[in-house]
Amino acid sequence: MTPLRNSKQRDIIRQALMNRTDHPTAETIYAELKPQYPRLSLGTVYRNLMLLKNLGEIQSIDIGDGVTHFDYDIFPHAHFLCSRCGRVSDIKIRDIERIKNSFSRDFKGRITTCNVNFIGICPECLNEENNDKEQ
Amino acid sequence: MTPLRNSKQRDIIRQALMNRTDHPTAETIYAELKPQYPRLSLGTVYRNLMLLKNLGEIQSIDIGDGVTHFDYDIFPHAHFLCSRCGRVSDIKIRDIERIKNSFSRDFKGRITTCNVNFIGICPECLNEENNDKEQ
DNA sequence: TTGGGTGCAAATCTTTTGCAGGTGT
DNA sequence: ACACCTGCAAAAGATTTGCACCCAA
Repeated sequence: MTPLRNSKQRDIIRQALMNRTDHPTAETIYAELKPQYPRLSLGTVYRNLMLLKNLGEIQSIDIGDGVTHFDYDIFPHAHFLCSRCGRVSDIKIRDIERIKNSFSRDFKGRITTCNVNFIGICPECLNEENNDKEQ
Repeated sequence: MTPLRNSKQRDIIRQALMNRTDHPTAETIYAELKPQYPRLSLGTVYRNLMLLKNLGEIQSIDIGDGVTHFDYDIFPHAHFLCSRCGRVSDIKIRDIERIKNSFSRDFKGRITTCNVNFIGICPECLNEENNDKEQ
């Protein structure tokens, strides 16, 4: 359809996302790349992340902290947001595909995406909270 | 803790949310109430929705359309976003509690919320799309 | 009376977009 | 050359917040 061209910017943005196990926001990726590529603009980061998402190369995560996170791993899996430190991490759940299928079966519309998100306190932050109380 | 007071505004906002089966945004609730309560301000709607959420009376839904939806029903259930018409609707899934529990069992942190969101095309919009093609 | 609640408007924050110039094909 | 792509900055949208006044307890 649209004849897609190569672009250096798209390559480095894709690469930046691939090299991360956390789930950075557009702003985070921009901040990481900016020192090495001073001409890079935030708009370009947003545009390319959106493009990669539409191509199905990456997925976006809206988990309720007001910013969109991105994930290079498009295999179905869940995410966890720590409401204390703000980190987003992967959750291995093998049920997701089954959840999606069991719902799709009865649904007269079309399902394209199934997101499973957990919110809570991560183990590290929970430890710190307990330590705080003991003081 | 905080000595909560009664407020007419909070009452009508809560009531507005109770009376809806869809999942309005702050802006939607504001628009609905404004004609009858011309002095109501959007900031008050946001403040009270946040308050009610923190009290556990309502839940918020961030499903990826860039706005926060609100739901008076706090019983665990899933949501569906139609990416064509933008409507958010309830999905009855009895698995959610089980998903949450099965994950909580092995997790060393604390889980407060489990959100399951589907995105796709609703039956109505799918029909329209098919009709469009036939033209 | 006292401190939470509200209205109003400005500020903040994230994301999108218009445009002129750059670049892959 | 012909679009697509980028940088830059402004704009758009959603949500938050400061402040003076209001009102429930």
